[in-house]
Amino acid sequence: MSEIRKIKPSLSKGTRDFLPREVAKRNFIFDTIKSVFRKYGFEEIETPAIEKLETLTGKYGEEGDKLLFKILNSGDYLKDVPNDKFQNQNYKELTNYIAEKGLRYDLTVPLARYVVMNQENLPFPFKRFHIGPVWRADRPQKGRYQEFYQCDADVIGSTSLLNEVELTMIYLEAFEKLGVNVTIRMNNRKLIDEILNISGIAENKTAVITLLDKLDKVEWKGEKGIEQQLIALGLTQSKTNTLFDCLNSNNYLQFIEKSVNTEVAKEVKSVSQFFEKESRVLFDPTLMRGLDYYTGTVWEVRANGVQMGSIAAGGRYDNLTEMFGGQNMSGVGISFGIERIYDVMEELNLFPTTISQGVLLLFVPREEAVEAFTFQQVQALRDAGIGAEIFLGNVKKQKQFKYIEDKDIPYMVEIGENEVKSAIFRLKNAQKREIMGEFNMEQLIAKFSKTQA
RNA sequence: GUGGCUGUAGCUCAGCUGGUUAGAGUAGCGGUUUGUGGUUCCGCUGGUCGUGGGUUCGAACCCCAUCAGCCACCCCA
Repeated sequence: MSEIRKIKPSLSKGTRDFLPREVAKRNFIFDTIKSVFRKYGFEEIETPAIEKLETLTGKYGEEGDKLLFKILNSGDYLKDVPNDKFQNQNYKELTNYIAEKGLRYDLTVPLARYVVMNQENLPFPFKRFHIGPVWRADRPQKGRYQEFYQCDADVIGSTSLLNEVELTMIYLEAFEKLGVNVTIRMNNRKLIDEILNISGIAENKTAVITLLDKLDKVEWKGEKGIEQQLIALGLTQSKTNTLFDCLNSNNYLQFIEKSVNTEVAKEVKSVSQFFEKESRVLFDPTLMRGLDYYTGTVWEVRANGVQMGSIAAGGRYDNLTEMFGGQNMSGVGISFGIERIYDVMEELNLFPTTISQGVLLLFVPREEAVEAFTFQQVQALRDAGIGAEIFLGNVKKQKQFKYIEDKDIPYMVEIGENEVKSAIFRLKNAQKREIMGEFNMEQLIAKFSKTQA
């Protein structure tokens, strides 16, 4: 260290520190979702945060490329740049010379790379889940960060639509376990294409879909506003009428069977039949997610009772592994929006009151003379597999109780001279502020062995 | 990337049309008191008013830039 300057500590834009309490809550969400993934046969993988830029660029469209974090080459990163590249001042071209690595933008493109590279060693269909941070140079907003976690489960190499059913079940089960009341909307990209065909719309398809995607946005003034935009785009009134008739048909599924190409109808029906009596799963023709990416089923999950966008989403994509020269394998996957799920659970007060962090008891020595004895008691509990801690801080009662509350420790035992003599301990429920009774060590171990298990 | 709002103690906020030494609550630290105790009271610490420039005799306050947060758009695998 050549020079030590005092710098005001601050974080890079769109990143956060997490307090122990927050990490515990986040882990509660992760662990809950993981347990469901595992139950359905998904295995966890990891990939590097850093990928070669060539792996990442061009996969996310032009917008996505702009949001990629690029890593400057090490050493003299200017030495191989031809002079004319400076003069042109074309930043995209210059990037090729000064950066060859980047931070991953999502977990799906790395998955495609992973599958192509490791296919000889993977079981197929490959069912994996992956939880980890990804980075986007987006402008931050509430619930939108530059570093955030994704939590994905995907099936690669199976076209069976039972995968769709399974993944929907995972959504239902995971959100049920988390206590979040959700509505899952599903649609199929092929259906959108069919509806456009029926309406006689052959041109500007993406533009039309993009507009339809904004149906629920206030700024676009709903159906009326969108209709005007569509006509401005060159559509005839009769075409837009047919289009909205399709989208608004009372019995959507019945409509599919009657009007749409039987192949597509069969496909949708084969999934929807499993959820006929499930009110949390809706088929919604206006769901238009992942325009130039998804090729079949799409999901979008919203939490009921809160003002918040989608908290989870997914879909089927047919062409991803092709980009890495692998044989084409269909993939289908779902993703949980952890940051938003956290916010929803916080807002609705859905986290368990005490999220166990392992320690059940806090032993507080009343004076230095009894610390060694206290430590022995704590150690005896630990030897029995029970999480316990000795408090070695400020002797003020206030500080002790603050500590126990901050760390959500459920029980406390205070050790004084009396306890050293008698080896009988008064157990106190720290939350309820009640004395639970007196126990010797053997009884304490018996009591908490059960609780812990 | 475009447009807008905001930034004062760790946190929540006062601070008058520009006026001298920037306040409170809470948290932190120390003490006091209280029946094995989470109470009471007292004191102390803590601020380059986001940062840098400008206008002015004088700036937390006005102007410009910049950083960060938030909101809308774009986008969101």
